Amino acid sequence: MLTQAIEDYLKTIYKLQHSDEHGERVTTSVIASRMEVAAASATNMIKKLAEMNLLMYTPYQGVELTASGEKIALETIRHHRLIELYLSQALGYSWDQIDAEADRLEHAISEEFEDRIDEALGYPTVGAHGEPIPTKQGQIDHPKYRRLSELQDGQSAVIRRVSDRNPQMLRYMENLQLLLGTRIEVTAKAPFNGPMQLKIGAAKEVSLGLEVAGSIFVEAD
Amino acid sequence: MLTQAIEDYLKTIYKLQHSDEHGERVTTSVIASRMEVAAASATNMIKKLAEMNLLMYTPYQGVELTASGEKIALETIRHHRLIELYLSQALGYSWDQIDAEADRLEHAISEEFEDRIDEALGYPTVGAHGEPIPTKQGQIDHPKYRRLSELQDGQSAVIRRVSDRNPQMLRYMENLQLLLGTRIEVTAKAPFNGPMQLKIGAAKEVSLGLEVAGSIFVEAD
DNA sequence: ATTGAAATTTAGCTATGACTAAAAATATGT
DNA sequence: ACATATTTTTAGTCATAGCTAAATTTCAAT
Repeated sequence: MLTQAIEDYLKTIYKLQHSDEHGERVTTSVIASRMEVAAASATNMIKKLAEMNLLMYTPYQGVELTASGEKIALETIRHHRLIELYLSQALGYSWDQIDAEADRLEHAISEEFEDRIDEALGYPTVGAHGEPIPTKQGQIDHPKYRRLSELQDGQSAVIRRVSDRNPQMLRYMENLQLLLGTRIEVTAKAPFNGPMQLKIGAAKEVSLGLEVAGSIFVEAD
Repeated sequence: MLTQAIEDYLKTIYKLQHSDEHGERVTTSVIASRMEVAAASATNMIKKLAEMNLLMYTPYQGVELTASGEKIALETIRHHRLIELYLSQALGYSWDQIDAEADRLEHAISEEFEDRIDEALGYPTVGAHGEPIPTKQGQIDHPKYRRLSELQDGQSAVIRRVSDRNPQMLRYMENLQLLLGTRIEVTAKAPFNGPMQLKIGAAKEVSLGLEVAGSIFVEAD
């Protein structure tokens, strides 16, 4: 049986495998820290998932999802992102609230529910924070956007995705109108990893710390 | 902590306490059969709930919810009925599908979600099958409707509630247009617990078995 | 009042998925 | 290369919530 815990682990491992941060190897400790469980708990679950042929496990080295593990991960991620988008579009949730709610709902909904909100949303391909939504068949592409923090003085770009890791940061970005599709222009960049000066949309000027700028992914001109 | 199992037991016990079928005493075996678990499992949970002061437990005699147990039961029921109504109104679910979906979702939603669908539905007081929806404060009234099966030849009435226990029966009723608010007239009643002849709405005539008629609650003229 | 049937509880087991502490393997710095 | 630090695994525990089988209590009928 697919328990909630199994789906959560697979989803987390999938995301770790496809994040650029970690150099290929997805280790026990990384999984444990993302799941907020003890390393020993992660080891136990990893052994169980390997037993179920949902991932390849080389003790002390790390894990890699099998095709069936990836399939389940993508279904879970699809649920999550459709629910997030539904919460924000149909029920008026703000950016910072949707992740936590979707984390619980993603395990509770049926295929029927998935199909109905997919239809209600007009078969979207991009989630509320700009993440790609896997298709029902498990297809997904990972567009390569640049971090806003990497842009140079004078460059302009459009916001395409934001990290959903920190709700407080999401609230901050929403307040500043740093939304998907918004055009921004770098008007100054302080040295020594200092803040960037930005023009948001038509007029607004703000100063943005690099931590926030690094959590915003853009398509540069 | 309030687990899903605890909420399910409390909800079931509340409904049993307020159903007219069982003469006051809510016993282990009735709870076990409704929950579809072994009697021993129910005993264990009952002891745990008594320990938590959510119900009064007299061994071998039965249980009765305390005020706090009833409060949790009503919150769970409120979630369930709001979700059911939302599924049918906003997402186009049919009568027979909503109960199973709501059974899972009711434990996963937040207060925020509850409030937002409540608002989207216009603060309804009656659920998709005609059941009263408890208020956020836990108020609920139990209107006394008669069973359609009790009506006599020639009587007419309006459907106010249907039992949601059997999805196949719900599908059957939906097909016959035996919906909430529909006016019906008993045009004949066969003897020896035979079927009733009904006029549904303006024209349609059907013959209805007593099991179905006993699952439909009406307000007679 | 007693006996047999039915309901209920107790006792003990299982699986899931956490945890801590200790042991073992791997990585790192000199 | 080797000692130490870090990571990972193993071993053993706990809580939840189910189960079966056996013991006990209650109920019903004579």
